[in-house]
Amino acid sequence: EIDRKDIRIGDTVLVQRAGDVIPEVVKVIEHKRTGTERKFSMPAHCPACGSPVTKPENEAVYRCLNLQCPAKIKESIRHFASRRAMDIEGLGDKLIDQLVDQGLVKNFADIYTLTKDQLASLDRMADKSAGNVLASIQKSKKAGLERLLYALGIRHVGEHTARILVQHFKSLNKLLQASRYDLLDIHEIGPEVSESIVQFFSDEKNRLLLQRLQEAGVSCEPAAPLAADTRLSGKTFVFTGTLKKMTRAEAEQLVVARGGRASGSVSKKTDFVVAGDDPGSKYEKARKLGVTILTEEDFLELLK
DNA sequence: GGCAGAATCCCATCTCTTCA
DNA sequence: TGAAGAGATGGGATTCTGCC
Repeated sequence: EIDRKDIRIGDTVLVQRAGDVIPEVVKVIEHKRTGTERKFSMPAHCPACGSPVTKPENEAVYRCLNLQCPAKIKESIRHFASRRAMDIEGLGDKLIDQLVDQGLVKNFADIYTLTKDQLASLDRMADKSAGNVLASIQKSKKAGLERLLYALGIRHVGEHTARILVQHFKSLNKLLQASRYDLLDIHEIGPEVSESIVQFFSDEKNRLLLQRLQEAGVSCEPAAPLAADTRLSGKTFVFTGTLKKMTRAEAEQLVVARGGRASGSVSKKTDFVVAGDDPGSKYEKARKLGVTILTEEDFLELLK
């Protein structure tokens, strides 16, 4: 995009809101150039740890390969604690920065060894906040295997794939023993994903990490009885707009708990689009494709 | 090889909670 | 009580996978 629009460091650019939120650079205002603007080139070394960065052929993203890179450790913990993963409320950016910078947390398992005194000694933290964070950490132990798998940050394993893996293997131990071929047998898992999963679990450090999490009391069992309610089995839902009685995440959970599937994008295979207030482009796409559109009330009625 | 679909990333702005 | 941090929000763009 930078090359295509010839955007240089120091340029003045025209920005517009694409969709509702996203700032999009439309073009460079060339007559504002002074001649001091510089071309951007991708750094050859990681700005956080100085290790060389690499970009595999056929991939788009440059990566730092240093496993001990502090920036990578922080990001992995951010992901681990995020709402859709282990949902550790109160463990946000600033707190993670402090925990990693002070050496209190070097990996996910260290989160579960934190004490109230350690937390309360940090900036903008006191007894109340430290207690809240600790309670949230305790609560996260019951998040269940699906969320844990997603939280680990295995490449190509998002929420959907984590769910598929749990439905297929039913336990962490069985997944740990799975071969590349076992994984390839599963619908929606291809060579890239299976390779990534096998690589992650064959790494001794990762196995040790999982062992420490288990010792800390983190549940490695599926969160809910699997497929107890299958009324929405085979049905795909997409949510758009703002719902009144629940968040979209909660609505998606209701679908999944009934054996259905919640997706982010509308396609011909979508069965229902549930439209809240101010629905976006997904609503229009659903209309064009002839997908059934439900109001929030219709959706709640359907759940009954 | 091409296409469809899924997953992920992007970030301004607001509200709420808690600290100092 | 002001300041600061966390969390919630949401659709387009991009990337990547899986399937035909």
